[in-house]
Amino acid sequence: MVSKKEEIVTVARGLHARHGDAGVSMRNIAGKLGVTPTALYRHYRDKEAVMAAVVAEGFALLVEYLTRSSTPGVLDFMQRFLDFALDEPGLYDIMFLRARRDVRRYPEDFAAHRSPSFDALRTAVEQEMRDGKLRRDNALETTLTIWSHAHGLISMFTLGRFGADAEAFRSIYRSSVRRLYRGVAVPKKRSHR
Amino acid sequence: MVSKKEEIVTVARGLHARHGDAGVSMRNIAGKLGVTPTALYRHYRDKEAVMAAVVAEGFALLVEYLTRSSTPGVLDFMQRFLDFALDEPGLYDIMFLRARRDVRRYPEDFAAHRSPSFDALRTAVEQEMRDGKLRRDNALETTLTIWSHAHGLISMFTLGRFGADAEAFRSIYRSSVRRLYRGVAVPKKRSHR
DNA sequence: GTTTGCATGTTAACGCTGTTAACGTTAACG
DNA sequence: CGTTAACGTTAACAGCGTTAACATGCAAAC
Repeated sequence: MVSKKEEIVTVARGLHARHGDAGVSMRNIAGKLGVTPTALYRHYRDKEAVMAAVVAEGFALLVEYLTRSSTPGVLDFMQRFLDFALDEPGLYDIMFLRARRDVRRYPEDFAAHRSPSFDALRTAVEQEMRDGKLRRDNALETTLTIWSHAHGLISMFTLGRFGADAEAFRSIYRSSVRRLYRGVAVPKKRSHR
Repeated sequence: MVSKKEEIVTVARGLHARHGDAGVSMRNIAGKLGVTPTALYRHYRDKEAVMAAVVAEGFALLVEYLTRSSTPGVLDFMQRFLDFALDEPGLYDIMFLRARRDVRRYPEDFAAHRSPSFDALRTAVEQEMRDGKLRRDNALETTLTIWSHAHGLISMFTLGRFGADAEAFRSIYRSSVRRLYRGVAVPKKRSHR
């Protein structure tokens, strides 16, 4: 037996999954639940509170995606992150493309490990720095750079800037990540060592 | 003497500049013009058409920003792009953070030089590849990588993920761009040459 | 066993949104 | 002088989030 609150976010998630867009209203949710819109306000303060609950579920799912890898390398995480975005465009939209009142802020919240998803990537980054795969650098900032690049591409895709061909986009994404790895500049001669 | 159509987009831009957000309605625009909302429909098919006109003005302004540099290097363009985003968060929002019906699509439209702003950056990229500053690589894709990274960061900022301190963000942005330049991976030994 | 109280719902309404249909006014032109 | 186009109006509809006031049923308390 699930609580009413959970039922509401489940329905809200479902509606979002469909027409990804903002086309999910209190009246929609209530309708699907066979209830009048105002009943929802017994359980959530306002619409944004419902969305916050959906976002929380979204992040839980994202973490599940990210930790699904047996080999949790950074490149693997990038792949899983893309999988999540393509599987759940509606969720991605409200999680990363809309202003909310409870967003985690860089750097405080991320430095303090208040974002499990960011932390998963960051841990992998730190590991690969130790392993000599990634340059030794500020791990927090490096994670941000990697995440931003991925988010930039993905958000452009979900806004329709790459057409609808997800496979084509996957390939663009992969090669762009590789480019970030290697850098766009011509490497300077290494002085010594 | 400006046309009614121009007056409308000017007012719409102004409203957007204020509370950046979606808080610009047909009724707002009409009110500022001293006219009833329905009058706007003489000049534009619907709200999205008004927005499209605002977006067009936005891109013109962006190109102006980008070409304001005396030394149109890639790093310079990144700087100007950030300036534009910080000066015009409302414009940035509707230009890059919302789905529209007339978006340029990658790669077709960009390969065909239908985006003056993208092209400005791309030209700089090509130049720096010739100058031996950037790696010789696919210029279109490289430009996309660079743009995506910048857009990812900026969109996070405009959605409040970095607090409100623009100066702090500027510094994060700059160092992240540098990281993209140099690459995050440990460079492989160059085989010869 | 009645009563109290809480959880949960409803109806009616307010003010906001984009948008339409139908109707009016004004100026220009042949 | 009559026609036409440009421009604007009023009234209305359907949708939105949200509030206030009112109902109901069930569980615990006296």
